[in-house]
Amino acid sequence: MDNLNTEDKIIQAAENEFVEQGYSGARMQSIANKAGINKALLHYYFRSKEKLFEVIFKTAFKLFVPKILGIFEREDLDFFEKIRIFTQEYINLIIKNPHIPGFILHELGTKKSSLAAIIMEQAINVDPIKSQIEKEIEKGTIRPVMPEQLIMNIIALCVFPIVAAPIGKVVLFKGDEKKYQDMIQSRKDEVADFIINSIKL
Amino acid sequence: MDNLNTEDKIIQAAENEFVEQGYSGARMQSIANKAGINKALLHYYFRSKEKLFEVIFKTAFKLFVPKILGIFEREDLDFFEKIRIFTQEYINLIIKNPHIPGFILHELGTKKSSLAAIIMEQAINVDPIKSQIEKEIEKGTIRPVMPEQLIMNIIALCVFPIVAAPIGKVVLFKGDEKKYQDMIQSRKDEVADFIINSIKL
DNA sequence: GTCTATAAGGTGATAGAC
DNA sequence: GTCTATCACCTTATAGAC
Repeated sequence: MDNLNTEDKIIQAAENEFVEQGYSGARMQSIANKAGINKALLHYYFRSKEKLFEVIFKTAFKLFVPKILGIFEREDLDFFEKIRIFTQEYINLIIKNPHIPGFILHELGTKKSSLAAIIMEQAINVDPIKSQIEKEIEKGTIRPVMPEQLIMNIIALCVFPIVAAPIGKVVLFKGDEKKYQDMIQSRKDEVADFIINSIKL
Repeated sequence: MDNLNTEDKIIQAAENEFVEQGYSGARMQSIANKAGINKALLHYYFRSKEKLFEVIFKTAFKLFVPKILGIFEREDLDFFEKIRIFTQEYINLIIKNPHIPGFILHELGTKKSSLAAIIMEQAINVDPIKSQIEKEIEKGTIRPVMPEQLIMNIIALCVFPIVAAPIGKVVLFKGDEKKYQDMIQSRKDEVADFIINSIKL
């Protein structure tokens, strides 16, 4: 953290602050403190809070979304293996960055106008996955299901438990942090089992 | 909206503002404008922004969480019927209040300390549902599954697609609002199908 | 590049008249 | 109960020295 140049120190500090507090809760003073510099320098590197935020948001968004694509293109795996590997790797990614998904969803809900461009820019194309699902249905390996519904189900089962951790912890385990973490860990297998059991013929 | 007394006008305006902007993004001036009154009156009715927020948050939280309990206590329904009715009613509730879940999750993530008390206070007890799941496993009507995982899966499939609407819309339907709404509507059946197909023996 | 100092405007909250 | 006026503080952003 100390052996970074100033720009990287700012970015790291800003990511931390924005993700924890949200855009409107974040404070330039707090970012400066975390980076070990002063406010003026923030504006020297990134002209405004808004600009700095866009850099952070874009990075966070890139990290999370296009990860979907790679695995489903592989031809050495059958459809069920793809689902299993995808859910495992995606849950691992979320565990490593547990506050990013909630951050993205919240900012997209409130500041949506200015962020729409960034989403479009990333241009995730799920058509290959859709047609792959349709092919499996034709082959009779899975039951008929709307591709969009299946994709949504997969993502929901991976992401939601982490976003809802503060409440899930209390409701399901009476606040026991360790039990909740164990539960999240075992979801790496559970989610794939749940999905495959549901669609396999 | 106009035939309400002042206190109710404030509450309605405040819910709108807090849910849309989050706590730190919400402005007392904006709430006053929406309610058609001035700032001073806000403080006359609710001493501070914090107090007003707690009222709104508690109401939102109450609306969403304990809804789980009722249906699973009914003895005239088998387990699969309970799941079907629960998912349908819960998704209906979310469709009617689409911004509440994201609001709760975000505030719980950032302001967690002061809100923990409110969650505890509501004291949702899922033990009856857990033991019901275990009983079904013993009876052999569903495959073995960790009750907490199943409960989490059910909630995730209901809630996530609405919280993630801004991004799901773009990624799954290239921004087509109507197609996304249709997809959400059809989830009232889809989610129950998906779950029951996964666990039924 | 990095700092201190300060501007310019916003924000929650209160005082006091009616 | 409801208003106007105002306080005290905070926040982003910039000016200017080094």
